[in-house]
Amino acid sequence: MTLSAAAGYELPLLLFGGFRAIIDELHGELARRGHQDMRPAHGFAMQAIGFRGATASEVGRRLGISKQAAGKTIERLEALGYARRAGDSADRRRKLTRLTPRGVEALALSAEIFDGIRDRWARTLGDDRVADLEASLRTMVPGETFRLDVPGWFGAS
Amino acid sequence: MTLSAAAGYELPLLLFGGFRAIIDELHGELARRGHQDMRPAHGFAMQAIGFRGATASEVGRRLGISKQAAGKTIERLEALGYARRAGDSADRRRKLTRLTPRGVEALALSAEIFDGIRDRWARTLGDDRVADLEASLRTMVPGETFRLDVPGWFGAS
DNA sequence: TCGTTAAAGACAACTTGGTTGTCTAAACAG
DNA sequence: CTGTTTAGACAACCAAGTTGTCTTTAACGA
Repeated sequence: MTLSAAAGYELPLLLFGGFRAIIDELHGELARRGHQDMRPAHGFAMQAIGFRGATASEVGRRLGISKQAAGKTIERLEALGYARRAGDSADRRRKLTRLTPRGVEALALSAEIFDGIRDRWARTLGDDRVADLEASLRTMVPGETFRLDVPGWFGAS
Repeated sequence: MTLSAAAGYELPLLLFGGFRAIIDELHGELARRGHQDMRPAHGFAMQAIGFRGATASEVGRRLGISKQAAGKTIERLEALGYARRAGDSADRRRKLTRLTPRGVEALALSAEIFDGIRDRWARTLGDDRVADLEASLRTMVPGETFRLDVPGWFGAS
């Protein structure tokens, strides 16, 4: 059709490659700083919990997964020491999940590492090209909420 | 630290958002054109099989997953009518997996749709900005092979 | 040539992390 | 007070990875 410089299939590969490179670098650094057991999904789930805490249903809605799946992930986070559940006295159906100090630390550390990675990209590419890349993607990417249903989305039938 | 315009955590979110938007558009279009049952993972696996065919072990190596996992995916592809396995007379251990005509069609259609999506990005952003985006990512993304271990990579402990 | 090594595929058991469906308890609105 | 909605839990199921073991077959070296 169009005489494009690049084959169309390269673009998604490059986008995913960039994502994966950043996330891998993040988790390499997290592991080096005492968070060996954190997985990519955990960071996103903790982000959804936030510093103010959330219920499993809220987390599920924020991440685009069922409340059951969110509950499982929270269970996992609890087992790893990143979150803790406690009853809500005002609404006795709810169980508010809060980040533990370790969870808060991991989240803060992640933000710091992400900034560092972006700095490195800016040093290599130039700050304007990174900003341009971000601007282009902001134009083309519709939603802004991150969906955690990656495994199911990618592979499920 | 640095007075960057964007928070560092946005960059991976935007990259993944772009990837997901493209893949979702691809599969929406594939579904509209008779490939309702194809999942993102299937396309990558079929790409790994290629037009000349491959064994499960080869597919596993190309996708960075175990031969057992590759075998499972091939089984799935076979059940969906996209691939077919046949013995190899020269090496009786091997079982060469080949794409069926339907599989070849899906792969060709995917390439066409990817080109169309890139064209649309180029119309919106300008061809130079898309090319720049690709160039930036080519600089920053290390490997070139696509790893299919997305579910495990993302979520496994 | 023979015996060891390596490779391909199959099978089983397990783990993660999704899904849907069902159930109970609690809140809330009429 | 009653009916609806919501939170959470539990169970069954599925997809797709993993490791480990096994058989068959090929390749290769002494």
